[in-house]
Amino acid sequence: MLASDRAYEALRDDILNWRIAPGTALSETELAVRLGISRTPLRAALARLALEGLVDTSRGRTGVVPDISVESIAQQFEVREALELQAARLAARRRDPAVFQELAESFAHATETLAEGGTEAYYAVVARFDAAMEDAVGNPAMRSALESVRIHLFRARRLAQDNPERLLRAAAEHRLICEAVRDGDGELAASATAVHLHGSLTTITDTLHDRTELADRTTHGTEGT
Amino acid sequence: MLASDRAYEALRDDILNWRIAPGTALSETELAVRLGISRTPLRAALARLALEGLVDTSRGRTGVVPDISVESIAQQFEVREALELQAARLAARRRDPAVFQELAESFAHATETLAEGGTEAYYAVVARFDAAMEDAVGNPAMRSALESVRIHLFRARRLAQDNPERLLRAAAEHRLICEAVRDGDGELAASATAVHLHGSLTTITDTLHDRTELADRTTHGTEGT
DNA sequence: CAGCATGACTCTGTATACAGAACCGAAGAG
DNA sequence: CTCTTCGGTTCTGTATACAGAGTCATGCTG
Repeated sequence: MLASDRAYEALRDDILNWRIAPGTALSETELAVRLGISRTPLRAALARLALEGLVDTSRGRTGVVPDISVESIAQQFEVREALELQAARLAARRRDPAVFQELAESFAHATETLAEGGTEAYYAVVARFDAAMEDAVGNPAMRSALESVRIHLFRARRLAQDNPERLLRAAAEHRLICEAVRDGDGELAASATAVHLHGSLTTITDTLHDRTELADRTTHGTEGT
Repeated sequence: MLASDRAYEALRDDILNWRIAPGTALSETELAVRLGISRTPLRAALARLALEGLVDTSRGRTGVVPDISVESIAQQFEVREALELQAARLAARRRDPAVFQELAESFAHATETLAEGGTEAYYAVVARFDAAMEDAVGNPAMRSALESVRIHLFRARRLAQDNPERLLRAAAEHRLICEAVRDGDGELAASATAVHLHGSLTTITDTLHDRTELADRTTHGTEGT
């Protein structure tokens, strides 16, 4: 594999999993030494991340990892809603019913999945769902647009401690989407997707509010205790 | 300005205006010599174009300018429809009425604009419209998503010889969108946008069909005449 | 004459060297 | 004590050199 690709994946993984704190300056020389490559392929990786929005180069020449705000997440969701609803409508038109029948059953067994494999196992089913939707739509442009917005979302999801209750509700929402797509009911699929996204955004927003308050307390409030 | 940025803009301009034929291999060394820079900043420019989809690196290491097909345009429009309809709804919610009132009047005078300034003057108004929509939405993520899909579209539009009748109809469609946004009627704005996109896609598709037939004739059909 | 192998050439991917600019710290003036 | 300025340091942006892989042509063999 190319050194630039390895650097890209390594950095992307670090950013998505919050191993690099927001605001951290991404020094090219330092990162190149750390990853054991020269600056040339590393620059390519940084440029790619910057174009995807995972590195902010707007202020100053040196890139920094952007922070996540309630506002930025809400904006991402406005884009995501547009794309996912359209994808749901198109998928309902072009789907293979058997695929979404199987997925609907998987989501119906979410309780067991969570009990046996935990949140990871559940998210694996969600990943299969996302892939099935993209396949059903069969539109490379739509796929890359969805992946672009999902990258940012993945970062926010890593932050949100999904409680089992929320995940079970999300599973029920996903199940309904699958059934609607299976039946070719595009409008229901779109509506169910809107419902799901609303719940998802609410969960993330609540988590971010908690996180912001916590950060404010540790920053300013210590002298008050 | 940075050499890599100049290279990016120069190449982008060449690709968008069909000065580089689809399928042309983009040799790094050759382009670097032509633009008077070294390969390092040129590679950055090529990588950026590849990520935006203006250069295809999928088959082979060396990038080529992708061709435009009816299918690829239809796929781009599926994404564009999702984004523009959402943008229209959001813009109607957050707009400054005066801005869209002024734009509606500009589109009402499209006949004079076309007579005096030609298609260029008309497209300048459309550019103002696009910018006003993005400003009204006030969502950087939506803006970049829209710009991404509009880049591809710009290339197709360069191909379509817009006849005055189509442009006048498009102006009427734009005018309705502006009035709906001005009045805060998101659903009407979305519907009017859908109508406009349908007309736009139809025009481009027809042009592409003509172009394909022409290419087929010049390639295979000469022995028949 | 056709198919294959071999060799040269070109191209990409990577490393390194260098120049210019920005930033940080310290020292001096007000 | 604070502000400004100057020097050093570090960083990015660019150019160039080099190695490996792929490709094309040519010559040889069957």
